[in-house]
Amino acid sequence: MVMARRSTDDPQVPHGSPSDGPRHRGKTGGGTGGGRRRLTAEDWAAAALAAIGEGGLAAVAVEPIATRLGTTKGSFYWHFANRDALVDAALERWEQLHTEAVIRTVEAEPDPERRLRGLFAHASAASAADPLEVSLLATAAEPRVAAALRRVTDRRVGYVAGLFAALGFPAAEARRRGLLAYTAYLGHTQLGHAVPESLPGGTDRDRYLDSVIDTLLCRG
Amino acid sequence: MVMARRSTDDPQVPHGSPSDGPRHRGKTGGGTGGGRRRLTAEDWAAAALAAIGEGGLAAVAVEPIATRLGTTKGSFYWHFANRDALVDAALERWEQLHTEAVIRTVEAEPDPERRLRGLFAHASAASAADPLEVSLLATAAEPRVAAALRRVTDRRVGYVAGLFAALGFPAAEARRRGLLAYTAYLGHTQLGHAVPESLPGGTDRDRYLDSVIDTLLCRG
DNA sequence: GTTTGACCGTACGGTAGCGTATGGTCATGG
DNA sequence: CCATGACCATACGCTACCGTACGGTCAAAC
Repeated sequence: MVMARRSTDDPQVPHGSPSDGPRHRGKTGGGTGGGRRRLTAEDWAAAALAAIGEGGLAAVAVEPIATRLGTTKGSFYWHFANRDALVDAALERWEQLHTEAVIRTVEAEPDPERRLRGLFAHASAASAADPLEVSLLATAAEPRVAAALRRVTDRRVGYVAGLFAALGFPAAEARRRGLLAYTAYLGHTQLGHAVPESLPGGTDRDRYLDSVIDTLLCRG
Repeated sequence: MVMARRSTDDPQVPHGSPSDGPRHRGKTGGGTGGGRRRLTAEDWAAAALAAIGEGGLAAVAVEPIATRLGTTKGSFYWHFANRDALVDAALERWEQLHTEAVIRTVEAEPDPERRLRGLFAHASAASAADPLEVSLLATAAEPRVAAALRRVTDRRVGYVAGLFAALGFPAAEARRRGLLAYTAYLGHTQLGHAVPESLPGGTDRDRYLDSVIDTLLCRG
């Protein structure tokens, strides 16, 4: 009948700010940099997100992640009530880092067509290195994953459709092209991760991306 | 030191033909139709493929599948050496059923543009019902899955690029558009499975597909 | 300098799945 | 009518992981 001493339900953060003071140990301090510091819930969430990228949602396993963090389950069950709470934290982290942050960056560019090209370039480069989204798409059966996917998809498709609208397409057509662009991005990510040699590499890569955008902007 | 009595390495089929005579039990026969018949390796492979669709590669677990087939592990380890052999069989089955068979069907249509539209319509409908490909894409880390994906991708992209070439596009441009079309298909599959409400439904669906093909065929 | 509380280590029991061993059943062939 | 072999059931040991219980440690508060 003993519950976890701190659950993630109360949204306040343990210390003052994220990635706070180290609270390092006395004698074991001074390692090579990844040394023995006390962990925060955010450290666990980041590690869980990395694990999703490498092995899918099934890789969010407490004991292996604890090993990778150089700690034990005792730490985990202090910060989280159970494995599900860790999954929730990882998903929330993903929503913030991989959608809002990217849109903020792209918004710095004033010209809509350059925003679109910049977004494609960024997305193409980022997705090639990180199989995270592929893993998440594959776990849409999990309700919490599905909810996060729905929010992220709405936000992204809406943003891209807005770009096409800003480029002069009527609303319905802008929505269609935005959806086509986003599905092409998703498929591109899949291929880049599963069969990278099927995608144009080297100098062909930029030419291919330009050609895709030209096709998507083509008025016929 | 005892190995499996029949491994899948010898490619011959137990009985004369696939889905052969029932060899039903004596007293327990006469069930409702899914009754107690002896199983073949193909039955196991089909069940494993269904399991991949529902729960990813991790769902290819001997005991749960045995339960679903109404049998036990004892049957499985008669037909297969181990779990890996079952995965191989399922992948081989997927390659045959979800690529070659579809292309054969589409090839019946003489006009290339109608072939393209028919292929899109078929793929869009089939993928909405079956999350199988999503699961497979997410497991590209497994070498055997990656190999199957490479073969299937090459075949499909090559076929679609051939359609664009037949429609008059020069080879390099046909390849680019074929790749774009295939990535759009993959992304469409993802969305249809993860966030179905983000895709046009009802009567908008056909309009959307037409619009996508128009965009892909647009000469600009 | 003791106390407190945040944080971690470790031992334990439970479950799911893999693979093995071995015996049971039934149809066919002699 | 028994022997053979294809096919299945069951019990077993092994490993990985979940979640719990509880004791240990260290820094700050007093």
